[in-house]
Amino acid sequence: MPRAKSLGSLEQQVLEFLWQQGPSTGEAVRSALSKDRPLTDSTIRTVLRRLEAKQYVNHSVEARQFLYSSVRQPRKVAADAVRDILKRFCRGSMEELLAGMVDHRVVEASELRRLTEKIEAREREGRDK
Amino acid sequence: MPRAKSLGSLEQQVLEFLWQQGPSTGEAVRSALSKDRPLTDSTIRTVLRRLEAKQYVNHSVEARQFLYSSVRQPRKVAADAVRDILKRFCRGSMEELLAGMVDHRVVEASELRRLTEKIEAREREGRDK
DNA sequence: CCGTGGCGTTACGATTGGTAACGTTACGAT
DNA sequence: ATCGTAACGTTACCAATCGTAACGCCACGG
Repeated sequence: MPRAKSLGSLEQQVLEFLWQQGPSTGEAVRSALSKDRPLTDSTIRTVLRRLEAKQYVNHSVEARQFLYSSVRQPRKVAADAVRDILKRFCRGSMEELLAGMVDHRVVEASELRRLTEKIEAREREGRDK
Repeated sequence: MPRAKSLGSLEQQVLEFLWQQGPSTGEAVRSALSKDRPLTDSTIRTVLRRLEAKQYVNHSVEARQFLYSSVRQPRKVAADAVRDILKRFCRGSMEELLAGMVDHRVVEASELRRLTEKIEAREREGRDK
């Protein structure tokens, strides 16, 4: 299980961009993120390489250019992060985690129930299709 | 809302100790964590001070010694962490998060449902006691 | 009055992340 | 064949964070 390396803020932004836009060249990423602050292509490419080293993205060569694509989808990253929280702060107890989420108003119990049912239904549907 | 500073591994261990043992002196923490590797009191006290700066613990003076206590309980820390994940990777959508957790086997849908019901029941109970 | 327990200050090395200059390479136009 | 240039890799620098700890100060008990 590849350790879930953490992300810096720029890395995060780049990843988000890839999630939203799909496979992109470094230049596409750069021009998009440069709306806020100026960023050189070098910077972006370094970040992309680091993301690749961390196994968040990979690249193919298209028309003599690198095309970067995210490897882990956001759901997967989120799920892994939750797993980590579970282990670190809840002694692995999902009940503990959910209870804490309700206690601290991350989500309401009723909402949690509604979503859970929805997901269960969808799962059933998918299985006996 | 006070930024949720991240924790290093030793900081984490110290915090866990305080959660398990309740208010403790630096020396108590040191001797406990020294089971694995040797740690000087200075090291532990630095970590405790940093945890205090990060608002994870506070201290009182008891019998001329500092007694450190965790301020945020694990549930709260976990809840805040989930909030962060939600924002970073799920565009704030709890449904997205739960779906990802099920997809990636962090928890089974049926289990999720069971726990949710348990929590809802407990909540009802607490309210109209 | 002084040693010592208990605390704060300061620091150092490793790692990480934002940022970017510079070097290299290979294709297309001249 | 030559050369500019687009696109990439290498290397680096700085700031922040964290594990680790030496050292120095101070107040109380003997």
